[in-house]
Amino acid sequence: MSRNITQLKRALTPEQKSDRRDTLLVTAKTLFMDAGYEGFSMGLLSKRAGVAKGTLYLYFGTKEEVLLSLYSLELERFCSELTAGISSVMTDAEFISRIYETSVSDPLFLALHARLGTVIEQNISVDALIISKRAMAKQFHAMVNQLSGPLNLNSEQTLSALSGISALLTGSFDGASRQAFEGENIPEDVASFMGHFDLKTRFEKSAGYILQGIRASRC
Amino acid sequence: MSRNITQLKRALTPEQKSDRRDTLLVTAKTLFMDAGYEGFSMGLLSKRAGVAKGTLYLYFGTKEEVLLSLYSLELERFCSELTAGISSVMTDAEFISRIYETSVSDPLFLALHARLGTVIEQNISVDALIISKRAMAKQFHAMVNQLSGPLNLNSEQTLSALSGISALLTGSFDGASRQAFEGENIPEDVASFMGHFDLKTRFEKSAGYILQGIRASRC
DNA sequence: AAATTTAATGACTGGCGGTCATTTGTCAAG
DNA sequence: CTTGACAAATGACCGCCAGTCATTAAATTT
Repeated sequence: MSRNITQLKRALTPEQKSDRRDTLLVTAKTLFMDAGYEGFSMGLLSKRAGVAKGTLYLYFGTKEEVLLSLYSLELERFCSELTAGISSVMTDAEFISRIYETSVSDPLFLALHARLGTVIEQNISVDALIISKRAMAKQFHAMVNQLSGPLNLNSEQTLSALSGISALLTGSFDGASRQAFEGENIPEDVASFMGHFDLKTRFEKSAGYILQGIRASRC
Repeated sequence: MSRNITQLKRALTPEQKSDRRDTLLVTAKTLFMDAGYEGFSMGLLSKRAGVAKGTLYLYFGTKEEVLLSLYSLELERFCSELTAGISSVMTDAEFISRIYETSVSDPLFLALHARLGTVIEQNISVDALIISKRAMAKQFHAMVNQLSGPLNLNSEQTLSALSGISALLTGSFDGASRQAFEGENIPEDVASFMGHFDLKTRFEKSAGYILQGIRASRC
């Protein structure tokens, strides 16, 4: 008879394997929080999870597949947090502020989102990519369904808005991701220039214009 | 007396060192074109340039400093190509199309631009970062000066537009950078979803809204 | 010609992602 | 209860990487 995974030293059934994969992802998240993207390694993950390095590769094809799976979870979290308890109507400003707050409320989300295409997906098998894209599509459609009403836009417009805003998030985070130097003395001219690349203001400003533009093209 | 660098086996004067650094960057560009971002390594660069690996580190602090220097050159190229021969007035659509064409006309630009903050600048000394940011500021101000007239926007508006558009470029490129699988058979639903993340359409659409929004906030 | 300076070298290190022959936990058959 | 089959788990191992530094030698100065 099949016992609980925690009592076994091996995962045998598909359910047990799935459970083990999930717990590996939970550990991976704690590692990512402590070490950041650059400090995340399979060696550290295997130590922290208490398994051999080879074991990780039974559950994930590459390191990036771990991170992509982490991103899928983050996107789910983002989607449900974004759509939880929204009222039936919503101003653009409310919506954008909500997107921003939901994005930054878990530090993993933007760190992964901003590296999705250029880094993470560069080392992913086609099969894993298809699974991931399908999961993303599901989340996007869920958001479209839940948001198009409150935003008073049709589905196509809502998807277009989300697409633009998603790109903007990536770009705004990228510009702000080399955080400025605790205590380092930055010359005034450089500091002033870098001030134009603050995540929140840069994102919210352009996001507002995008929504406004989509709204104007309604007719 | 100081001779030409090509006749010497060593760079002694500051000018000779600067020349050698420049030729290393030229070689680095050819390597990047052949190998791409992921395939770019200091070992390959040293081989192709005909110098020892240690020599590279006399001219660049890290691999990312090579790439950041490459990006600076690309940004210069972008800036001058973007502003070369523009007429005194310009529609938003013309401007945006010009930005797009100038971006894609050299394959290095977007590949580096989209990884600038999240990857490249993560392994750069503060000193090198300050130099780079100052160079970027110079290019941005040059673009603002040359474009605000033709766009009929004030300086602040133009800078704001460039900032938003820059973020949008990063995000749009990221979403399209896992190019789709020569010959791989992608399921219809996934292919259709990924169709929403085409670089050109995604960029131009939102960029248009941003300009439009900035124009509307003129008064 | 000798001494000085310092650019250039490349063997070396530690750590990485990823592999695979071997070990061993688990279950089912006799 | 024993035996055999299966496959999950292991960790030593591989090749590659970024980056270092004691040593070498090219150029200039004395």
